[in-house]
Amino acid sequence: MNYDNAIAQMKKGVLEMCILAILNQKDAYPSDIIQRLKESDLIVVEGTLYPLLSRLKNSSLLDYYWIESQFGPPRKYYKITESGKLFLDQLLASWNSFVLNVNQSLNHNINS
Amino acid sequence: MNYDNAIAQMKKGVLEMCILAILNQKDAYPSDIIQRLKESDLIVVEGTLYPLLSRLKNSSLLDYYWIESQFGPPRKYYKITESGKLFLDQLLASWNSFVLNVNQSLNHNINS
DNA sequence: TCATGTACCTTGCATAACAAAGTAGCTTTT
DNA sequence: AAAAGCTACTTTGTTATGCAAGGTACATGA
Repeated sequence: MNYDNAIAQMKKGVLEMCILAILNQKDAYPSDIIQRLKESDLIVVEGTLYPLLSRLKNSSLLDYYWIESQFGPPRKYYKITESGKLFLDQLLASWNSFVLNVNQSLNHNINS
Repeated sequence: MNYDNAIAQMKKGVLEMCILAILNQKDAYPSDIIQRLKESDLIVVEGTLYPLLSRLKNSSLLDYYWIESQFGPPRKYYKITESGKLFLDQLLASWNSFVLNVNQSLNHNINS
């Protein structure tokens, strides 16, 4: 039990929402997505991201297409689908009420 | 992939913080704790709570004592320890920065 | 003594993030 | 044209957390 990985545990289930949100703004390829998450201090490694993208693709929340790069191997660009947008709305609602509920529980019981 | 269990995933790692916060206010026994979490719509079942309390106890973040009830079997009251309070402070800091980071990521990428 | 209610506890499962290792295309260096 | 290096995508095995389901134990009342 150490708090070094508290964030890692808190992340669960929230990453897919962040990724859908990122792709909701514009299409991106995995290394690009990792870079954007880092900008918000939400570190993600490849071994986390790739299976997650596959899950979202298999659930028809994302789609992808290949684009050749001028400086290396081709890139797999992901794009959010219409049902992905609907799903994202649900996740955002869940997230907001969850944060409210946790903060309510904390405020009830912290006041030291 | 359904959003019915989105909350279940988001909970991970946050429950121990909520439980420490509850016990930070006053000692309580498990059924009592479950009741309080329900009041904040953070549903928890016994199979989740008991192992979690044991983990926190084994990590010396909690301690307990028995009190006999007039209306049934004795109750196991849990109490937060000094190191539990320090740990709670760390978790609260992690939680707050995590929420900020997620919301930052969302705001960067939602604006539709 | 049997049913009911309260309280505590255990076992097995599903899942999500991660560490580590691997595959493959393209560029640069020798 | 090899070799080395970079970028990018992918897979495998481990760990942990919450949950469903079932079980144990004690007290009270019919």
